[in-house]
Amino acid sequence: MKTDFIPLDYDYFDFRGKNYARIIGRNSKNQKICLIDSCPIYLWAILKENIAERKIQRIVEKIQKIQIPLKNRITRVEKIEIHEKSFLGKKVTALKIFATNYKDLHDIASQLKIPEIEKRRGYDLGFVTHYIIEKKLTPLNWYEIEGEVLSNSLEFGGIDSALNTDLTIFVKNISNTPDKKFTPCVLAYDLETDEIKIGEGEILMFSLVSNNGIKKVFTWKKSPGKKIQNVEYVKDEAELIETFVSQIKKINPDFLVGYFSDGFDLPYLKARAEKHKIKLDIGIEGSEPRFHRSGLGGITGKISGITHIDLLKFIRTAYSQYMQSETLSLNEVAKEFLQDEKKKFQIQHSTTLKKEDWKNYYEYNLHDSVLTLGLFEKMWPDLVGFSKVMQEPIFEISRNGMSKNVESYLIHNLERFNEIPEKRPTHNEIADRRQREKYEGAFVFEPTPGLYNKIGMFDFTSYWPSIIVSFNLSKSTLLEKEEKESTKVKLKNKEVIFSKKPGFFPQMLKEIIEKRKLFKKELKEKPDVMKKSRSNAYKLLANASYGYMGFFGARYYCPEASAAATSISRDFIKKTISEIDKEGYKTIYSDTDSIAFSMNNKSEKQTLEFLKKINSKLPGIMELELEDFYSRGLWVTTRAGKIGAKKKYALIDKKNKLKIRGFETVRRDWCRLARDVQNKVLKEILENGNEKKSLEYLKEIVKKLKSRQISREELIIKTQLKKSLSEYKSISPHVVAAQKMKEQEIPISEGNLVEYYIAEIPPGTKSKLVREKVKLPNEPGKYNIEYYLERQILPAVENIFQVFNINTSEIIKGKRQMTLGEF
DNA sequence: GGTGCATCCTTACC
DNA sequence: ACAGGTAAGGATGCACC
Repeated sequence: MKTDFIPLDYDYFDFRGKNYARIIGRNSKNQKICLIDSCPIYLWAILKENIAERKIQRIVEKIQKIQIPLKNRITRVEKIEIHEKSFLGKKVTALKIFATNYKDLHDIASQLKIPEIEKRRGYDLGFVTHYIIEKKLTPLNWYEIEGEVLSNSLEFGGIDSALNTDLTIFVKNISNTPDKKFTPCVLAYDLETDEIKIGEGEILMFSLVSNNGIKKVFTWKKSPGKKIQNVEYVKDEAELIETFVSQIKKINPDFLVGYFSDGFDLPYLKARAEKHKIKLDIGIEGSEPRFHRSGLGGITGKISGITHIDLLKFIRTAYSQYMQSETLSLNEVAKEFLQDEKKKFQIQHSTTLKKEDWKNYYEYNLHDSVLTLGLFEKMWPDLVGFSKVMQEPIFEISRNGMSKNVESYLIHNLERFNEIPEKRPTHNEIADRRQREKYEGAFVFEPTPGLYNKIGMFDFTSYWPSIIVSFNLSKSTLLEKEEKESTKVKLKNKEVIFSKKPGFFPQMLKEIIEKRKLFKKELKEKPDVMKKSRSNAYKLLANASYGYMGFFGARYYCPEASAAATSISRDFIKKTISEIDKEGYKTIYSDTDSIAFSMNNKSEKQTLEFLKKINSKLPGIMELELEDFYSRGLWVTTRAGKIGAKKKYALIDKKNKLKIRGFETVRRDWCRLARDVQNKVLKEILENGNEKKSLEYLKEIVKKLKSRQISREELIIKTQLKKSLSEYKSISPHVVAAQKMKEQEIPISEGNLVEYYIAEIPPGTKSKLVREKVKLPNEPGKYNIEYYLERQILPAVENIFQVFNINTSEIIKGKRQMTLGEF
């Protein structure tokens, strides 16, 4: 039979010693389909140079005989082909050695220790990646599938009758078809429990919200009174878990989506199901979720046939750097992307809940799933986009970090360059790489503090990638010695040389840049938060390719290329700065790829002409563009003294929109009051061009603070606990706060934000340390006026007023009457 | 017991 | 361990007087 098909999720199984791919997807009639397919399994043995043909034949014969006895079968080499390939840009002769089972490739590779074999490659990609490369059945694209429908067939051990699908097809042929619209069936879920530690407490309720009309809470905790809409009751926790299983089976979604569900919801469900001896058999063939460790102490939960997505992970890698939110809590993220928030409800242990609270609890639970679904729908275009670009299933790309994504992109595009894939570094190699000395990074210009009028700002588009592409920097283009037209780059204590002949890495990077350009254009035409994030996600991917080469875990690790890129970046930015100054502008500041300069009475038109002139001289795809024109900008000194602070400035554009970088205002570890005061001061100064109004405002705030009119909420300091308490060498205030939380049995762990305030201590107590004055928000106490004046407000505004030669310290500390009269 | 520099630590910028 | 380096700045740690 024939059907169209869009692949969503990939897995594989063994049958009689052979591997089969199992691909779950849909057709345009919205049937859920499982494909069963096989593909050639092989690895590469790269031969040393200049080996005689007869010798090669003898090697082939020798390898052909390899047999390895395994537990219940014997694996052997099926056939061998000789190919002319490319490895790291060099022409090589390589043996393509075919085997029965992907898992055997490692064993076969270890049997290939023959002197004529230089390298063994291509056995560490993972079956799914290998399959996608071989069969070119890439995720989220449409295909025409021809094959045999398995219907109560005995093939593959009767697999089809066990599968919860509409069709199971044994593939005969795959062909491409044009793209069609596709809307997956998406189900968001959320659990409410009495404990947050997995295995402790009980599941009180769960909510399910789908994109096809399901919107329900299931609970065994009855609230007395009349029936509540959307809420269904069951007998007890066991029946609740059974209901979860039956609902998932019935709805049979393509995507089951949670928020932090890898770390909480799914493992919690599993633990409670085990407790009740209930099978959590929601997988397509009746399997239970499988959990894998995924570095950073993280866990991933995989459900076969249903793509389980933990949105938090995708947000972290794809958007977080760009977002305004200071934490990635569902509440803040929903506010930013959906302009919606969690329902207000104070979570407490179910035994202390009052009758009337339950209704709110249900609504709270339901709304979490509503938000999760909403976020998924917003992110869907990017999940698809990433999946198509990286050619890996959504399950992986939603969890992988940027380096893995860069690598996936490379691996899946090697064939176009006839390249054999490089292997992953070994543990020893990783250890060595981590020992490496840091290479010198980008250039940062030391600004002269002051308030400037009329500012222009240029920046290089995709600076790192454009350098890598334009100068052809990569592992495969790194040369031992000079050749015709090669590029020589001077580093600190050595010289590195790169070939002129385009390498596969720079060429692929060029394609990402083009994609990003397109998104940026769309964003400019009609801006919204999501488009902004999308454009940024591709920028991150492009930028990560630079970081990727310097990353110790990379297959195509090449610190020489990274170091060359930064060296070239420093040359170009410095050269551009001097050209800008020579033209009659005055550079105020520059960081890595951007330059802010005083317009010095030149017009915007003139400036754009000048920009064109610079661009005409830039090599390759390098490009300088106008970031914006600003009406005013402020740079301050460092806290310590006279020099201008880097990475700290505030700009205002012609529409009075602020752009603040580095100041305490944008740092989440400063109290709200200090941040707001600084923000207001900056705003007034940039809007008015002088400090008069903001000085009055400051005095008012100081007065309020001194007379204890400031609410505690505004004085809370939030700091992230980055490691476990015992690992801290230095006991800082936030560590003390975390210790207090432990004592009070408030849950706190690595990664959480710790909140505290600085309180007065009993008079007479001698103490210089801030940590001795730490109190948790729930602890009664008076805020420490001196601390907040001298260590929060003063440092936040001192350098700003310094620009106008005003000594804020005097105003704040009380010598003020002598200088300013009133107050 | 105070001073001042080194170190730890978090967060930001690009 | 899960992209890189550069930088500010608070608080503690500790040698030293």
